Amino acid sequence: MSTIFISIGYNNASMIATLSLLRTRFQEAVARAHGVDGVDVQVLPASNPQFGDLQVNVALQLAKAVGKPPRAIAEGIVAELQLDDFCETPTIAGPGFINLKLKTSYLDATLNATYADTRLGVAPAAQPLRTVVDFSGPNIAKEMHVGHLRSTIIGDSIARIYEFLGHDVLRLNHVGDWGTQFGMLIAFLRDTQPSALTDASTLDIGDLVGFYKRAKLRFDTDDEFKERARREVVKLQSGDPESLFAWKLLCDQSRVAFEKIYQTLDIKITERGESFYNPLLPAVVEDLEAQGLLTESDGALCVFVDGFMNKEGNPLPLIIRKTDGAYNYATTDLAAVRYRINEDHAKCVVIVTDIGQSDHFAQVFAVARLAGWLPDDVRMVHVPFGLVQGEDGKKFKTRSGETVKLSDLLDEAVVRARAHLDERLDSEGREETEEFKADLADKVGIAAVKYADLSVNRGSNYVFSFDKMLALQGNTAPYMLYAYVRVQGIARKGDVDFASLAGLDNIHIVEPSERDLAKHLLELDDVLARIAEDFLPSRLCTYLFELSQKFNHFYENCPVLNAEEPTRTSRLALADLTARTLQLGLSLLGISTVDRL
RNA sequence: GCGCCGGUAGCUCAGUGGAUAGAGCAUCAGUCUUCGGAACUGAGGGCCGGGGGUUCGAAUCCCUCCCGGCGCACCA
Repeated sequence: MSTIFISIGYNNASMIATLSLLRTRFQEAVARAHGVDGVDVQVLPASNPQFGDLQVNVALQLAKAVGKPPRAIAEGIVAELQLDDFCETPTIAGPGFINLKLKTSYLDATLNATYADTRLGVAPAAQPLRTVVDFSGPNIAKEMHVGHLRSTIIGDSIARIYEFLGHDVLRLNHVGDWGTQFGMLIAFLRDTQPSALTDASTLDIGDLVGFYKRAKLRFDTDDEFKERARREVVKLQSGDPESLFAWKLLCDQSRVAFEKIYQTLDIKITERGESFYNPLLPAVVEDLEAQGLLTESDGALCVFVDGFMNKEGNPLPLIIRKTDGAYNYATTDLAAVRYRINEDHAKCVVIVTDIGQSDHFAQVFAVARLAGWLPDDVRMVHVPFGLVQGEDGKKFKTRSGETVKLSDLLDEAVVRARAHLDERLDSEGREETEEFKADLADKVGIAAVKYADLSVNRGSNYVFSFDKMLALQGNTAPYMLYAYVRVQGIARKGDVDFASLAGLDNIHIVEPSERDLAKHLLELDDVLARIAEDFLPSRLCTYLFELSQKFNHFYENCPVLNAEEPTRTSRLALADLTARTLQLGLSLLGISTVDRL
């Protein structure tokens, strides 16, 4: 029992461990008191601080099975409970709730263990999983827009969280670098700049997006051109060297623009586009054929899976090979499923795309399962996010010209952050160097955009608004950065070196606002564990926002530098632990902290 | 028509079958001799889309209807 006070790795420095221990103790008590084994005991945070820290409702759940009034059941359980080592005496309230209050000594011990831990109490995964995170996925010769921001930011955050949890993560950029549009682009390149096909240095297509639009216009209005574009696709897919050369030119050109965005957003990702799977497509078809899963329908090779219907109510096929003999993205996605499992040895594959592709991936996964390519021990998940909508509630149209370019959005964010900063410095009469201001505006602007995107539940649709996305007050990145800066300000003002506080078991909780902050600090591992299950980084945003609120409450109510010892040192450590938690949490969202604002 | 998402405060959104449904923004009223005011405190504002059901208990689960978005055969 006493081991609970001793810091031994990750066994006790976390909320997960506390809850797990409580569940076990309750199960034992229920078994002793009422002879019921293996009850699933839900230990929940108290709905109101007046009820303590945690509540257990198992007595209400057992009423029918045991055949006694809930309060009597609760009394029986409490009489058998052994919680003296970390809880005050449990109380029974209302119809039969058992309310728990953690002992301050337990909170202190757990906090000090967390403070001494570079991982802040978050245990690395017992079984590291080889994990593929497929995100971002821009299209060659098209501009990245706000939809790509969602995939990029959400995917990056998921990858960061999995990496921190100790998993072996492969970040893949499934770039749209293959398909029918390349016939059009290559044909247009031949027409307008033939010299570039033999000498890449003569290439001049200005902005690639304009090039794409001119090619598309020609494609739509010139039948002869259209026919040549079709032939280019065939040549490209069959590996014609000149076509491949032209294709590579276009990809290289696009990559420059993508790289710039990734650098701005601090995204690390390995490009493995659709073209990568091209050589693997025939084998996909052959294997499906060998299993007798292919059906010819209107000249196309299809797989039919139960549960998928078209608008006439007829079975909806997954088209593996088109009537003209070409493959499509379903084939590519099946090849990707196989490759990631067989060659990358992934046990977990996370694909982050817009919600409009949910049916497609459900069908692809179903076919993969049917073909025996997707074993039960591999977790294959589509992580969808809501559509970006215009003010009218309709989907943003890529071709309509109304799309906000991602690069413009990021620029605008930095400009706004700078304007806000200048205004504030002016009102405070502060003088700062241009370097400081420019650097800060960059960081705050990008942080604001990322946070705005990550903080809403990814499933929700998303009405695009510069004002909302670039807001700097309320539940925004600057709010959390400010809480972090306040801690650093304390250190500067008091000339305190936080590193000197390490390993001294300094933290002793006294005030209610300290207690409230402390409990929240211990919940980090529980939050991350849940995100690892449901892939909702917005949970981490909520956690960090609440942490900042609780810290500000503490800051308002508890003087730090002016407090007497040992309270002063205890509060310094608590503030530092808050800052470290904010820093870690924000880093998992891809946001870096600053020491001054 | 079928399928998938969604409907919670004026707006944007949280909410794990539990006690009195919460934040932010906006509005109004306060807090500056105290560690940095991008802060803090308080107020108003809700038939949780409607109706049934399951349950000791439902915003949460089931059924049904209404509204919105998206998808539904060779684009990705």
